[in-house]
Amino acid sequence: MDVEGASGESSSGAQLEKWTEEQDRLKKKLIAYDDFPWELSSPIELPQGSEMLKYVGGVDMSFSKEDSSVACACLVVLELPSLRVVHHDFSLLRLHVPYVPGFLAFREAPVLLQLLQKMRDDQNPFYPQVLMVDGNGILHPRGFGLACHLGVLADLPTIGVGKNLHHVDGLNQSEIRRSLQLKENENEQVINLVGNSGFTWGVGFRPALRSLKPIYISVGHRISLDSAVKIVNMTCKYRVPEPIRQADIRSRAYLQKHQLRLLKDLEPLVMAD
DNA sequence: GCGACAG
DNA sequence: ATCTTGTCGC
Repeated sequence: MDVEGASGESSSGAQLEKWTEEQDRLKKKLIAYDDFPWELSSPIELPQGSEMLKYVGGVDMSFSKEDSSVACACLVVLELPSLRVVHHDFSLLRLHVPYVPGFLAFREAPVLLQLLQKMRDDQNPFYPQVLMVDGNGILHPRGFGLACHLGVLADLPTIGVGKNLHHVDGLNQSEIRRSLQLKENENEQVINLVGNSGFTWGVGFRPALRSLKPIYISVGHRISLDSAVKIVNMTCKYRVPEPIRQADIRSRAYLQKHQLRLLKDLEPLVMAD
């Protein structure tokens, strides 16, 4: 599957090289520690000029089964601690960039950035203080997954949430599951993802006693792994944290509501809500 | 060389 | 990502 399509097999290699360079360039701007003005949990007295974490965003995309190039991107914002959705927005579009493992950002980041930018341009009061992304952060072959990519470009704290493990540095899905099973008795729900190199890429996380299958949390941008896990914990009603789950549900519903019309009129992919 | 490979 | 109903369990 060629990335550029017409130039034969060599072009895809050249494109991947470009993409890799771009990732390495952006990675220099990555901040992997807490770098935000708000407080995670309420202190005895809120320091002056400080605020609480209240608005958590989530992004996800769904795809048409008839035409896999037709996609719906969704951005939601939830209010803490109620977990009520206070904002949602969609973008229906055709994608021309293929999915290549390790390069998801080049397919999904542009439209997601657009949705964020629109909120910022509108000075929307619900602009998220932190964003959960349906894809990994530094848990990535070059330590720069979609969550990092979005975070750096939007200059926004982000958390990577994967529903499947990207096998990196010897990390193994079944080993992780077994480790979590062992710790289940201890009511332990988090396990560090330590690779062969000794580096901690993220954590495997299983909400309370809910499901056997973990999710994989990693640092996106301007946040520490500890804080990322705390925030995921605060927003987990089910296996997938609510911001991402809501973006998933709503993007799928929006797509189904509009795909009949999409298949009829091949032209207008831009429409008002 | 072969398999694995976020969404 | 998507194809897919009922069903077992709390």
